[in-house]
Amino acid sequence: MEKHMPQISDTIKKNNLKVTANRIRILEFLRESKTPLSAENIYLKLRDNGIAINLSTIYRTLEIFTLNNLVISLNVEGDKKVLYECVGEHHHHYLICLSCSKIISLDYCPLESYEKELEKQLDYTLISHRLVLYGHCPKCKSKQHNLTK
Amino acid sequence: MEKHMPQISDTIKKNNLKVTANRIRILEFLRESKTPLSAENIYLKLRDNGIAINLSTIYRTLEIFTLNNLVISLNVEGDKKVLYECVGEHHHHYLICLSCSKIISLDYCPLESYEKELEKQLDYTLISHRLVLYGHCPKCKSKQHNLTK
DNA sequence: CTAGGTGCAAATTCTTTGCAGAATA
DNA sequence: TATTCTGCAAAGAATTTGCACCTAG
Repeated sequence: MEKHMPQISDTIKKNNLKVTANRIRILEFLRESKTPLSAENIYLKLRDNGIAINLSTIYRTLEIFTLNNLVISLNVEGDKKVLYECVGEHHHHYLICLSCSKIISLDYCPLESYEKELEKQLDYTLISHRLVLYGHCPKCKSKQHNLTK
Repeated sequence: MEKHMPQISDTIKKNNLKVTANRIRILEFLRESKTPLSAENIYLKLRDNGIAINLSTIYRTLEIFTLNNLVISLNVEGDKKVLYECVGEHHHHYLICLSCSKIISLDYCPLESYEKELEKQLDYTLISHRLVLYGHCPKCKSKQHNLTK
Protein backbone atom coordinates (compact mmCIF):
# COMPACT_ATOMS: atom_id res chain seq x y z
CA MET A 1 0.00 0.00 0.00
CA GLU A 2 2.89 2.33 0.64
CA LYS A 3 5.08 1.43 -2.32
CA HIS A 4 4.96 4.89 -3.86
CA MET A 5 4.32 8.26 -2.32
CA PRO A 6 6.38 7.55 0.75
CA GLN A 7 5.81 11.06 2.08
CA ILE A 8 2.10 10.67 1.94
CA SER A 9 1.88 7.33 3.64
CA ASP A 10 4.34 8.51 6.27
CA THR A 11 2.20 11.52 6.97
CA ILE A 12 -0.80 9.30 7.50
CA LYS A 13 1.14 6.82 9.58
CA LYS A 14 2.51 9.53 11.83
CA ASN A 15 -0.97 10.27 13.00
CA ASN A 16 -1.63 6.70 14.05
CA LEU A 17 -3.97 6.20 11.17
CA LYS A 18 -3.97 3.11 9.06
CA VAL A 19 -2.50 3.61 5.64
CA THR A 20 -5.08 2.66 3.05
CA ALA A 21 -5.34 3.19 -0.67
CA ASN A 22 -8.30 5.51 -0.16
CA ARG A 23 -6.50 7.72 2.28
CA ILE A 24 -3.43 7.95 0.12
CA ARG A 25 -5.48 8.89 -2.89
CA ILE A 26 -7.47 11.52 -1.08
CA LEU A 27 -4.49 13.16 0.53
CA GLU A 28 -2.48 12.98 -2.66
CA PHE A 29 -5.27 14.56 -4.58
CA LEU A 30 -5.67 17.36 -2.06
CA ARG A 31 -1.94 18.02 -2.12
CA GLU A 32 -1.92 18.36 -5.86
CA SER A 33 -4.93 20.60 -5.97
CA LYS A 34 -4.36 24.29 -6.24
CA THR A 35 -7.78 25.12 -4.88
CA PRO A 36 -9.82 23.79 -1.99
CA LEU A 37 -12.08 20.86 -2.84
CA SER A 38 -15.39 19.58 -1.63
CA ALA A 39 -16.01 15.95 -0.75
CA GLU A 40 -17.99 15.68 -3.94
CA ASN A 41 -15.18 17.19 -6.04
CA ILE A 42 -12.89 14.49 -4.76
CA TYR A 43 -15.47 11.79 -5.26
CA LEU A 44 -16.14 12.72 -8.87
CA LYS A 45 -12.55 13.24 -9.80
CA LEU A 46 -11.50 9.91 -8.40
CA ARG A 47 -14.42 8.25 -10.11
CA ASP A 48 -13.33 9.80 -13.39
CA ASN A 49 -10.00 8.14 -12.85
CA GLY A 50 -11.71 4.81 -12.43
CA ILE A 51 -11.46 4.77 -8.66
CA ALA A 52 -14.67 4.11 -6.81
CA ILE A 53 -14.67 5.31 -3.23
CA ASN A 54 -17.86 5.73 -1.35
CA LEU A 55 -18.80 9.33 -0.61
CA SER A 56 -19.20 8.58 3.07
CA THR A 57 -15.69 7.22 3.19
CA ILE A 58 -14.51 10.51 1.76
CA TYR A 59 -16.41 12.46 4.37
CA ARG A 60 -15.05 10.26 7.10
CA THR A 61 -11.54 10.55 5.79
CA LEU A 62 -11.74 14.30 5.53
CA GLU A 63 -13.06 14.48 9.03
CA ILE A 64 -10.26 12.44 10.45
CA PHE A 65 -7.68 14.34 8.44
CA THR A 66 -9.11 17.55 9.76
CA LEU A 67 -8.92 16.31 13.33
CA ASN A 68 -5.32 15.40 12.74
CA ASN A 69 -4.53 18.75 11.18
CA LEU A 70 -3.62 17.26 7.84
CA VAL A 71 -6.29 19.29 6.13
CA ILE A 72 -8.38 22.27 7.04
CA SER A 73 -11.93 23.04 6.09
CA LEU A 74 -13.43 26.27 4.93
CA ASN A 75 -16.73 27.61 3.75
CA VAL A 76 -17.28 29.92 0.89
CA GLU A 77 -20.09 32.42 0.85
CA GLY A 78 -23.08 31.24 -1.12
CA ASP A 79 -21.92 27.65 -1.29
CA LYS A 80 -23.32 25.14 1.12
CA LYS A 81 -20.57 22.61 0.65
CA VAL A 82 -17.58 22.53 2.94
CA LEU A 83 -14.25 22.77 1.16
CA TYR A 84 -11.04 21.13 2.27
CA GLU A 85 -7.45 21.88 1.58
CA CYS A 86 -4.19 20.30 2.49
CA VAL A 87 -2.29 21.91 5.32
CA GLY A 88 0.88 23.04 3.66
CA GLU A 89 3.96 24.65 5.00
CA HIS A 90 2.51 28.01 4.10
CA HIS A 91 -0.67 29.45 5.45
CA HIS A 92 -2.68 31.35 2.89
CA HIS A 93 -5.91 33.06 1.99
CA TYR A 94 -8.32 33.19 -0.89
CA LEU A 95 -9.61 35.66 -3.37
CA ILE A 96 -12.80 34.57 -5.06
CA CYS A 97 -14.35 36.10 -8.13
CA LEU A 98 -18.01 36.82 -7.53
CA SER A 99 -18.79 36.38 -11.20
CA CYS A 100 -16.89 33.31 -12.34
CA SER A 101 -16.10 31.78 -8.94
CA LYS A 102 -12.44 31.49 -9.78
CA ILE A 103 -10.40 30.98 -6.63
CA ILE A 104 -6.90 32.40 -6.22
CA SER A 105 -4.61 31.61 -3.31
CA LEU A 106 -2.85 34.46 -1.62
CA ASP A 107 0.38 33.50 0.02
CA TYR A 108 0.97 36.66 1.92
CA CYS A 109 -0.82 36.98 5.23
CA PRO A 110 -1.35 40.54 6.34
CA LEU A 111 -2.53 39.58 9.80
CA GLU A 112 0.43 38.45 11.81
CA SER A 113 1.13 41.61 13.68
CA TYR A 114 -2.57 42.30 14.06
CA GLU A 115 -3.02 38.93 15.72
CA LYS A 116 -0.24 39.53 18.21
CA GLU A 117 -1.67 42.86 19.15
CA LEU A 118 -5.10 41.36 19.57
CA GLU A 119 -3.81 38.60 21.81
CA LYS A 120 -2.34 41.17 24.16
CA GLN A 121 -5.32 43.45 24.05
CA LEU A 122 -7.97 40.83 24.68
CA ASP A 123 -5.98 38.16 26.47
CA TYR A 124 -6.93 35.54 23.93
CA THR A 125 -4.76 32.80 22.54
CA LEU A 126 -5.21 32.89 18.81
CA ILE A 127 -5.02 29.60 16.99
CA SER A 128 -5.99 30.31 13.43
CA HIS A 129 -8.02 32.49 11.16
CA ARG A 130 -9.81 32.40 7.86
CA LEU A 131 -9.74 35.26 5.44
CA VAL A 132 -11.59 35.21 2.15
CA LEU A 133 -11.73 38.20 -0.16
CA TYR A 134 -14.48 38.64 -2.71
CA GLY A 135 -14.37 40.71 -5.84
CA HIS A 136 -14.31 40.64 -9.58
CA CYS A 137 -11.36 39.33 -11.55
CA PRO A 138 -9.92 41.31 -14.46
CA LYS A 139 -11.88 39.35 -17.06
CA CYS A 140 -15.22 39.56 -15.33
CA LYS A 141 -14.65 43.16 -14.35
CA SER A 142 -14.52 44.18 -17.99
CA LYS A 143 -17.61 42.16 -18.86
CA GLN A 144 -19.67 43.87 -16.17
CA HIS A 145 -22.15 46.30 -17.60
CA ASN A 146 -24.79 46.05 -14.94
CA LEU A 147 -22.97 47.60 -12.06
CA THR A 148 -26.16 49.15 -10.82
CA LYS A 149 -28.35 47.03 -8.63
CA MET B 1 -47.84 47.70 10.66
CA GLU B 2 -45.43 50.59 10.74
CA LYS B 3 -46.56 52.33 13.91
CA HIS B 4 -43.32 51.86 15.80
CA MET B 5 -39.80 51.32 14.58
CA PRO B 6 -40.09 53.85 11.80
CA GLN B 7 -36.46 53.34 10.84
CA ILE B 8 -36.94 49.63 10.39
CA SER B 9 -40.06 49.79 8.30
CA ASP B 10 -38.54 52.57 6.23
CA THR B 11 -35.52 50.47 5.56
CA ILE B 12 -37.70 47.66 4.35
CA LYS B 13 -39.88 49.96 2.30
CA LYS B 14 -36.90 51.56 0.61
CA ASN B 15 -36.10 48.25 -0.96
CA ASN B 16 -39.54 47.90 -2.51
CA LEU B 17 -40.43 45.19 -0.10
CA LYS B 18 -43.75 45.00 1.62
CA VAL B 19 -43.62 45.90 5.26
CA THR B 20 -44.92 43.03 7.30
CA ALA B 21 -44.86 42.17 10.96
CA ASN B 22 -42.54 39.25 10.27
CA ARG B 23 -40.01 41.31 8.43
CA ILE B 24 -39.98 44.01 11.04
CA ARG B 25 -39.44 41.49 13.78
CA ILE B 26 -36.66 39.70 12.00
CA LEU B 27 -34.78 42.83 11.06
CA GLU B 28 -35.30 44.34 14.47
CA PHE B 29 -34.03 41.23 16.12
CA LEU B 30 -30.96 41.10 13.91
CA ARG B 31 -30.22 44.75 14.62
CA GLU B 32 -30.36 44.20 18.33
CA SER B 33 -28.21 41.11 18.24
CA LYS B 34 -24.57 41.50 19.04
CA THR B 35 -23.66 38.29 17.25
CA PRO B 36 -24.65 36.75 13.95
CA LEU B 37 -27.71 34.54 14.10
CA SER B 38 -28.89 31.48 12.24
CA ALA B 39 -32.39 31.14 10.87
CA GLU B 40 -33.09 28.72 13.65
CA ASN B 41 -31.78 31.11 16.32
CA ILE B 42 -34.26 33.67 15.11
CA TYR B 43 -37.05 31.16 14.91
CA LEU B 44 -36.57 29.90 18.43
CA LYS B 45 -36.08 33.29 19.96
CA LEU B 46 -39.21 34.66 18.38
CA ARG B 47 -41.11 31.58 19.40
CA ASP B 48 -39.94 32.08 22.97
CA ASN B 49 -41.47 35.53 22.78
CA GLY B 50 -44.74 34.00 21.72
CA ILE B 51 -44.35 34.84 18.06
CA ALA B 52 -44.85 31.98 15.66
CA ILE B 53 -43.23 32.49 12.28
CA ASN B 54 -42.64 29.61 9.97
CA LEU B 55 -39.02 28.66 9.53
CA SER B 56 -39.32 28.87 5.77
CA THR B 57 -40.57 32.41 6.06
CA ILE B 58 -37.47 33.22 8.02
CA TYR B 59 -35.25 31.65 5.38
CA ARG B 60 -37.07 33.52 2.64
CA THR B 61 -36.86 36.76 4.53
CA LEU B 62 -33.17 36.37 5.20
CA GLU B 63 -32.60 35.59 1.56
CA ILE B 64 -34.42 38.66 0.37
CA PHE B 65 -32.72 40.83 2.98
CA THR B 66 -29.39 39.50 1.81
CA LEU B 67 -30.19 40.27 -1.81
CA ASN B 68 -31.08 43.78 -0.78
CA ASN B 69 -27.94 44.17 1.28
CA LEU B 70 -29.79 44.63 4.51
CA VAL B 71 -28.05 41.66 6.01
CA ILE B 72 -25.02 39.61 5.15
CA SER B 73 -24.44 35.94 5.63
CA LEU B 74 -21.42 34.13 6.90
CA ASN B 75 -20.31 30.64 7.72
CA VAL B 76 -18.39 29.60 10.74
CA GLU B 77 -16.00 26.71 10.73
CA GLY B 78 -17.46 23.54 12.10
CA ASP B 79 -21.04 24.78 11.93
CA LYS B 80 -23.25 23.83 9.04
CA LYS B 81 -25.71 26.62 9.59
CA VAL B 82 -25.43 29.90 7.78
CA LEU B 83 -25.36 32.92 10.07
CA TYR B 84 -26.79 36.32 9.28
CA GLU B 85 -26.06 39.72 10.60
CA CYS B 86 -27.44 43.13 10.01
CA VAL B 87 -25.45 45.37 7.73
CA GLY B 88 -24.45 48.22 9.96
CA GLU B 89 -22.59 51.37 9.28
CA HIS B 90 -19.42 49.65 10.42
CA HIS B 91 -17.86 46.65 8.84
CA HIS B 92 -16.40 44.22 11.33
CA HIS B 93 -14.91 40.82 11.97
CA TYR B 94 -15.26 38.01 14.45
CA LEU B 95 -13.22 36.28 17.04
CA ILE B 96 -14.61 32.92 18.05
CA CYS B 97 -13.58 30.88 21.04
CA LEU B 98 -12.86 27.31 20.01
CA SER B 99 -13.86 26.03 23.42
CA CYS B 100 -17.03 27.85 24.38
CA SER B 101 -18.01 29.20 20.94
CA LYS B 102 -18.36 32.72 22.28
CA ILE B 103 -18.33 35.21 19.43
CA ILE B 104 -16.81 38.68 19.76
CA SER B 105 -17.11 41.40 17.14
CA LEU B 106 -14.01 43.27 16.18
CA ASP B 107 -14.66 46.75 14.93
CA TYR B 108 -11.23 47.47 13.61
CA CYS B 109 -10.45 46.17 10.15
CA PRO B 110 -6.76 45.65 9.50
CA LEU B 111 -7.22 45.02 5.81
CA GLU B 112 -7.99 48.30 4.12
CA SER B 113 -4.55 49.13 2.86
CA TYR B 114 -3.89 45.51 2.02
CA GLU B 115 -6.98 45.43 -0.15
CA LYS B 116 -5.98 48.51 -2.07
CA GLU B 117 -2.57 47.10 -2.71
CA LEU B 118 -4.04 43.84 -3.88
CA GLU B 119 -6.42 45.55 -6.28
CA LYS B 120 -3.50 47.26 -7.96
CA GLN B 121 -1.33 44.20 -7.98
CA LEU B 122 -3.86 41.77 -9.38
CA ASP B 123 -6.19 44.12 -11.23
CA TYR B 124 -9.18 42.91 -9.27
CA THR B 125 -12.06 44.97 -7.99
CA LEU B 126 -12.54 43.96 -4.40
CA ILE B 127 -16.06 44.04 -3.06
CA SER B 128 -15.93 42.52 0.38
CA HIS B 129 -14.15 40.09 2.61
CA ARG B 130 -14.77 37.87 5.56
CA LEU B 131 -12.31 37.45 8.33
CA VAL B 132 -12.87 35.15 11.28
CA LEU B 133 -10.27 34.54 13.93
CA TYR B 134 -10.27 31.44 16.09
CA GLY B 135 -8.69 31.01 19.46
CA HIS B 136 -9.32 30.53 23.13
CA CYS B 137 -10.85 33.20 25.30
CA PRO B 138 -9.30 34.12 28.65
CA LYS B 139 -11.68 31.88 30.61
CA CYS B 140 -11.26 28.81 28.44
CA LYS B 141 -7.55 29.37 28.12
CA SER B 142 -7.08 28.94 31.83
CA LYS B 143 -9.28 25.85 31.95
CA GLN B 144 -7.24 24.11 29.27
CA HIS B 145 -5.16 21.34 30.69
CA ASN B 146 -5.15 19.08 27.72
CA LEU B 147 -3.13 21.16 25.35
CA THR B 148 -1.55 18.08 23.91
CA LYS B 149 -3.45 16.31 21.21
C1' DC C 1 -6.05 -11.94 15.28
C1' DT C 2 -7.68 -7.27 16.38
C1' DA C 3 -8.50 -2.57 15.83
C1' DG C 4 -9.76 0.27 12.68
C1' DG C 5 -11.52 1.30 7.77
C1' DT C 6 -15.16 0.82 4.19
C1' DG C 7 -19.44 0.25 1.50
C1' DC C 8 -24.16 0.50 1.53
C1' DA C 9 -28.50 2.13 2.83
C1' DA C 10 -30.98 4.75 5.82
C1' DA C 11 -31.22 8.72 8.78
C1' DT C 12 -30.35 13.57 9.93
C1' DT C 13 -29.78 18.28 9.36
C1' DC C 14 -30.22 22.46 7.03
C1' DT C 15 -32.42 24.76 3.43
C1' DT C 16 -35.53 25.35 -0.57
C1' DT C 17 -39.82 25.03 -3.15
C1' DG C 18 -44.88 24.54 -4.76
C1' DC C 19 -49.08 25.83 -3.83
C1' DA C 20 -53.23 27.83 -1.88
C1' DG C 21 -54.78 31.20 1.14
C1' DA C 22 -53.78 35.80 3.50
C1' DA C 23 -52.09 40.44 3.86
C1' DT C 24 -50.06 44.79 2.04
C1' DA C 25 -50.05 48.73 -0.97
C1' DT D 1 -57.50 44.64 -6.82
C1' DA D 2 -52.88 43.22 -7.92
C1' DT D 3 -48.88 41.84 -6.07
C1' DT D 4 -46.36 40.00 -2.72
C1' DC D 5 -45.98 37.35 1.50
C1' DT D 6 -46.81 33.32 4.40
C1' DG D 7 -47.76 28.73 6.27
C1' DC D 8 -47.68 24.13 5.45
C1' DA D 9 -46.03 20.03 3.70
C1' DA D 10 -43.02 17.96 0.83
C1' DA D 11 -38.67 17.90 -1.65
C1' DG D 12 -33.76 18.54 -1.96
C1' DA D 13 -28.88 18.88 -0.96
C1' DA D 14 -25.09 17.97 2.07
C1' DT D 15 -23.52 15.30 5.57
C1' DT D 16 -23.68 11.65 9.16
C1' DT D 17 -24.54 7.14 11.11
C1' DG D 18 -25.40 1.97 11.97
C1' DC D 19 -24.05 -2.17 10.77
C1' DA D 20 -21.81 -6.06 8.61
C1' DC D 21 -17.84 -7.07 6.21
C1' DC D 22 -13.02 -6.25 5.04
C1' DT D 23 -8.06 -5.16 5.62
C1' DA D 24 -3.72 -3.20 7.54
C1' DG D 25 -0.75 -3.86 11.17
